[in-house]
Amino acid sequence: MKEVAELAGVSRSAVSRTFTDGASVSARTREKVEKAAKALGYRPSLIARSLATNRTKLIGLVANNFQNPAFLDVFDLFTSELQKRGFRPLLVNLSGDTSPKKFVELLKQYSVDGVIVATSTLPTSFANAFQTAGIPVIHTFGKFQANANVHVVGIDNEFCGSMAAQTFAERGYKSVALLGGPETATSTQDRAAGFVKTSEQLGLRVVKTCFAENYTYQAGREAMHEVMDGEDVEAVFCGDDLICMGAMDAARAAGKAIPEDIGFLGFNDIAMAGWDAYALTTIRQPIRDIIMSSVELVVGMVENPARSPEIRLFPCSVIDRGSLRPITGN
Amino acid sequence: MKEVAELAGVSRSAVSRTFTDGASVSARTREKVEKAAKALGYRPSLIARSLATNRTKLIGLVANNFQNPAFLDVFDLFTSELQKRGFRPLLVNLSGDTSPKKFVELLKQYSVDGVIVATSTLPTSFANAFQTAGIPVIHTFGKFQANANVHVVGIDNEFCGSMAAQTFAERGYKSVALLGGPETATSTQDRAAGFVKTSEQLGLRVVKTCFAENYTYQAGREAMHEVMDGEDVEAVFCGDDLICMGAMDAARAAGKAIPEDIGFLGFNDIAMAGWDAYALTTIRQPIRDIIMSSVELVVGMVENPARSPEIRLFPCSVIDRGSLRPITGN
DNA sequence: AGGAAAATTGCAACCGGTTGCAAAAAAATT
DNA sequence: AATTTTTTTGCAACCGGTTGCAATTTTCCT
Repeated sequence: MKEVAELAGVSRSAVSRTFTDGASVSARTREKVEKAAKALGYRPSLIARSLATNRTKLIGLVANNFQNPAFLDVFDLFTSELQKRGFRPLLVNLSGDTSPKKFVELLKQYSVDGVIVATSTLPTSFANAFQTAGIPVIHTFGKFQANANVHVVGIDNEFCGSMAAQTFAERGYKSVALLGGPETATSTQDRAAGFVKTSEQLGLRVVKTCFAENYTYQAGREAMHEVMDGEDVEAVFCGDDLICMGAMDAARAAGKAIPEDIGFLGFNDIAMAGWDAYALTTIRQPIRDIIMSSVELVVGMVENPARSPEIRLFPCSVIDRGSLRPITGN
Repeated sequence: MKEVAELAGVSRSAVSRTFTDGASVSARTREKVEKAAKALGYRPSLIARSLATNRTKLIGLVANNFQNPAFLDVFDLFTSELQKRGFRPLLVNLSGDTSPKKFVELLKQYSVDGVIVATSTLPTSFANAFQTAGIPVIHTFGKFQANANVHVVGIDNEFCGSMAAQTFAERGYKSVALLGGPETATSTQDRAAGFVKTSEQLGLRVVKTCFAENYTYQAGREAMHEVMDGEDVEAVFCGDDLICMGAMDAARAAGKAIPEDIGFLGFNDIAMAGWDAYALTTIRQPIRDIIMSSVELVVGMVENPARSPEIRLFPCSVIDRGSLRPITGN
């Protein structure tokens, strides 16, 4: 930097200012500095800038579900959106270890400007910990609460559960089952609640309620055995497409035809749901919107940390493929 | 830091030294400092440290294939392995824009300690650009060359192509086709070369050679129409599982049974290859080994940048499921 | 042209650590 | 006990930028 300043015949401040937007520099000075900078191949060091400004342009993404294809979209969008805005993503892989303390410390040491906690399988206290530590945080896919003290971007899981019941009712199903994701996830609980409640209202019998151990094909497959073990069910609402596909294969392996003998309704609408071999009817969660909104929000918070906690919910919709029978005329 | 020093009754150097391992501090001083630090909730700022040491403990991961499930493993392992070693991952999403200049600048500004370029769809010059810029770089999934001047970790694509031909020959296939990934990818070219060469040697006829536009189900599906358009083929070697699954569904839609009417051999062994609906026989690329090795190598380079370029290749193996007919006695 | 207002510039302090060097203290040796 | 060797410690400079403030220059008015 000093060299650039000398070559351009100006002070270091001038150099700094040409590379800081919004700073006051005359056109002539800027030109001189830019020429000198180019000649010397100079770029300001973001590290040094961070130290001085106390801003790093780094946003942490905390996730614990690295094996679900749904997260491909998350990673893709998160990185490209941040990039577009001049920020950078710092990934934190939470698999296994979920004590907030350690990670709060970590992200604090790296002085990230903000954090997106993208998970529905962790207690809300996890995201809150960042808040308490003074780090702007968005809880994406999180549980929203009226007395929120943290930004939440996601969907109304309870309503989605209702939607599933509604979908079943429209197609004339009478006895149905729930095959949720991990039971401890708030999203699972909320969806289950909505599903059961609305099923009752619509006169559906929820014959069975099971939960897969995690969001995997294998877990879905195994849990499906439990569903099939007992009274017959006409349709199953799954907590995740991956789980659903495992369940479908378990059903097929048991000789059942889809949707003739048993129907399936998934959740998320991952790419594979559209594949011929599954043609899964599923509730689509607008992941793109959710991530874009989260990024926008976290960047907004960096600029104005005092912004009061906001809840942003996006609508889900049923994507009709072939794993449920068609809507009955009634 | 100053406060901690005062509270502990020592100099700032002493504080710095207690938090730098390998530094010379007496047990008494360390204790005093640690007590004071705890009382004040102090942690050294990594930013400031980076500025002083010129080391950031940040490793860049440059990728351009965020939609392939194979990359879930990459992200998972990359982040968790780095984490384990006290480094942090900085993701760079290359989708679309592939001019090296910009990204070299970017990573230089962030002063990453090293970069892993994980892609086979970019020219080797891309990875080299980092090298020239003085940034330690590993080209993962890259093309290896005898006169390498950059570290490469991956597989022997040409040999894998041969392996595919071998696999077809063992099962008595006579006329086969190649349905590769994007034609410009070095991995595609190498696999094609190996496949064609060994096919000839073994007396197989390569009836058709096509390339999918990108690594997606849809592209595979479309490209398969081209393969089926013309002389009959008994088996298809696909450049990627995703492409292969699309191709399989196109074949099924055309009324062909797998493996009775047509056989498929995939590449990568992604999770979905094991799903009942596809039961794909595929060549497994040991992604875990490749990533772990890349991480180890890049961290090694940070410690000793002069390390001379190394090529690390891992063996692939055929995972036999149900999309090819069984090995003939012969 | 002269003066006021606005824009630009440089100075110097600061962000929060690290580290070479020399002095001081502790340990080892004779 | 005196001397030498080793270990610990603090000083002060440095990493590479930013920024409040006052001085200077430019622009605008009358």
